[in-house]
Amino acid sequence: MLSHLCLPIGMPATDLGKLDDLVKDRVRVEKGRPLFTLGSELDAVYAVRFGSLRTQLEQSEGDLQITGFHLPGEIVGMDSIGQHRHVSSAIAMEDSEVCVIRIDDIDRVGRLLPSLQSQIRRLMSQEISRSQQMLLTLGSMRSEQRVAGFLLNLSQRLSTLGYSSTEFILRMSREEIGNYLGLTLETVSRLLSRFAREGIIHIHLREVRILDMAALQQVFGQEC
Amino acid sequence: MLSHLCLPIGMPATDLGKLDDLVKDRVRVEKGRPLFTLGSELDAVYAVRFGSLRTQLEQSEGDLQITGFHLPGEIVGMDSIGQHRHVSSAIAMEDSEVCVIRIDDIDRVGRLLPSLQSQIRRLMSQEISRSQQMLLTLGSMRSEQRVAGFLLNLSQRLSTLGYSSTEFILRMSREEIGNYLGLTLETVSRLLSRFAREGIIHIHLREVRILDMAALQQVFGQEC
DNA sequence: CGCAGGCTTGATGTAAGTCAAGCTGTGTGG
DNA sequence: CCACACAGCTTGACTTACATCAAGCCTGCG
Repeated sequence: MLSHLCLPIGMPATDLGKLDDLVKDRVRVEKGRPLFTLGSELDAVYAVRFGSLRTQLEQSEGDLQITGFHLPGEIVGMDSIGQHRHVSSAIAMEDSEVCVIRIDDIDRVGRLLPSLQSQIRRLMSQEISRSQQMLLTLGSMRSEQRVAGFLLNLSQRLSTLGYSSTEFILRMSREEIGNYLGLTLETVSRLLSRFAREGIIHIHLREVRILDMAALQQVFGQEC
Repeated sequence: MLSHLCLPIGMPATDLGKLDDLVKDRVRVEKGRPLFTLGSELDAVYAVRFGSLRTQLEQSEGDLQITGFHLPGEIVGMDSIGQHRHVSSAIAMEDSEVCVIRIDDIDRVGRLLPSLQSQIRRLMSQEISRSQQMLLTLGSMRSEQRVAGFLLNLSQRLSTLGYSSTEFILRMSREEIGNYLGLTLETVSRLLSRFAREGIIHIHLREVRILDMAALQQVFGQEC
């Protein structure tokens, strides 16, 4: 595993060494505590080393939208670069550790290592693409497609990290899933129960086992 | 206006001169024609010089999500940097012209002008933030809030470009607006009619006049 | 053991979608 | 120059997917 290097997945090995320069500090965040909050000052982005976080936008008066769940190897905070203050909050869903990547250091190291700049661009571009994929989900998919897509996406990312793609623990509550997917917690619960009744998955609280990946993909991809 | 320079709004004037290096080509795109399409090869992003474009994701079989409407001074194509191929399509909504900004040139000029790199990061970060704001819209706002927010957003951007913030022409159809906002064209039409009936706006086909900006903001911001 | 928070399940309500008809403005060919 | 056609828009009647409200049930923890 590369995770000891605190690096985003997919960075070419040739550049790995120099990147250690970027990571000076690590920070631990306890379950439920924020890594940063809306409006706080910003000078860094963070690579998740272990654990998991959620990021969320906060609108006036309790209106809240979860914009992502972040697993090890993923970068948090790229929506606020170039602002003076964070435009979102990040909260640990379990005890976690992140590597601090200071913006100033990106510039400094980037001068010596031009390919770093393009790597950063690539990661930011992926984040744009990821959000836009979510727009498609929220804008034009039905509830069952959203939940199926959510499970498939988690499965795929966990498998990239070396975990099982068919058996895992949800780190987030039904309410958090619902908020992320633009649904209520009841709808999420009902759909998970239905998938289980149909033999597509097995679910007990936060333990998930995918029994029929193809069926799940079919639910996700189905027209109408 | 800065638009002759083909530059994104908000770039500090000190760097403007060097940036001309970045822009070698301009391309015209006729109304309805694509600037690029899903899967086509990529080596550049584009700054809109005049006209307007929409960007869209295309899922299997006619399932399509419009992810943005782009006015002069805005950058199109940042979701695909670092991929070899475009992950979305961009289509002109009227006869338009864009400036071509080659990725290679960003690297080349960026080496001489380090602040360019951070400017690019800032623009990409804004794009992430913009998409995530849309997630909040699609995930947790009601139809009337979405439409009100859409009008306010357009108004604000047009005013930044030096146009009237209260009187403008929609470049997109009801269907395109609906797709973008996760609504049907009928719902969009009904809400525009309702806002007109309530004296908040005047609308006739694609001509919009905002009569009561405060009321529109109230609809947008209202709790529940 | 008992409580609290998270989850499930059912009954009912409603916002927005679907289907359908008619209208309006624009462009085209006789 | 008129009329006809067509695409885009509006409006109404009806349907439906998901939300809301409300019980009751686990299960992990103090």
